[in-house]
Amino acid sequence: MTTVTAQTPAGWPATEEEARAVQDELRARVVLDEPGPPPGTGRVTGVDVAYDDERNVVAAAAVVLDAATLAVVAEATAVGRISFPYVPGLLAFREIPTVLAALHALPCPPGLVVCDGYGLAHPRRFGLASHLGVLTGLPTIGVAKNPFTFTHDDPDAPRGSASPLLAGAEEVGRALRTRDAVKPVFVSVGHRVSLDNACAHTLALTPAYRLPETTRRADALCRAALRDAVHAE
DNA sequence: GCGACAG
DNA sequence: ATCTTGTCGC
Repeated sequence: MTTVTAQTPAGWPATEEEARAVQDELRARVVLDEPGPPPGTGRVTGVDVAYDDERNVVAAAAVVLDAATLAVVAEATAVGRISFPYVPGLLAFREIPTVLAALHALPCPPGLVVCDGYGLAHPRRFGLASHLGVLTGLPTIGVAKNPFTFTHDDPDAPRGSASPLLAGAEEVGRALRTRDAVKPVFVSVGHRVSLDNACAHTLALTPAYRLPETTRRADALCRAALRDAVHAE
């Protein structure tokens, strides 16, 4: 497994104002008219990030799974310094530098990338998953654990049930039940994937737990990488 | 103006 | 995100 050091890119936004301007600039590049790869084929990659704000250390992980078997095909991690504070709506600026480094360290193409958070379901319709998609050109989706600022009706109890995630009257994503009678996850399109297909992928990635195997694997790996990095410091 | 707010 | 023990249930 590869571990690399992540650098904050030159010109990375330093203020909320600059970051919002970047989002307004880049969101025009999101591609929404492609269905994306068929679920259960090729590869699916989970990315996640863990932080030690106290020590200013961040670790990201990218875990590539075979979409048909959900077996781990490849893994990579990246460690760096925190490049942006957490600000609702600006999560991408905190997570992306380290995530990009981990993705670049992979020995194979990632296929579809599954992010922890949102894509189009975002105040300016340009969340983490869309941002990462635009920067990499890869198909991306976002699977979040809570509804952020959006509203939704509770989906029916059976796994697979869904209800629209709404910003006013606009459907920006879906509340999707991945386990019978368990709190749903919140799926949104990132880049180059349809919402229906994003939900189908999410269901294919949740044979046993509420959260996709991609995020579970990436979460465990970035936490371990953070522990190692803090331990070595 | 105040509160809420992905991770 | 992260801080944190035991505990109820399959």
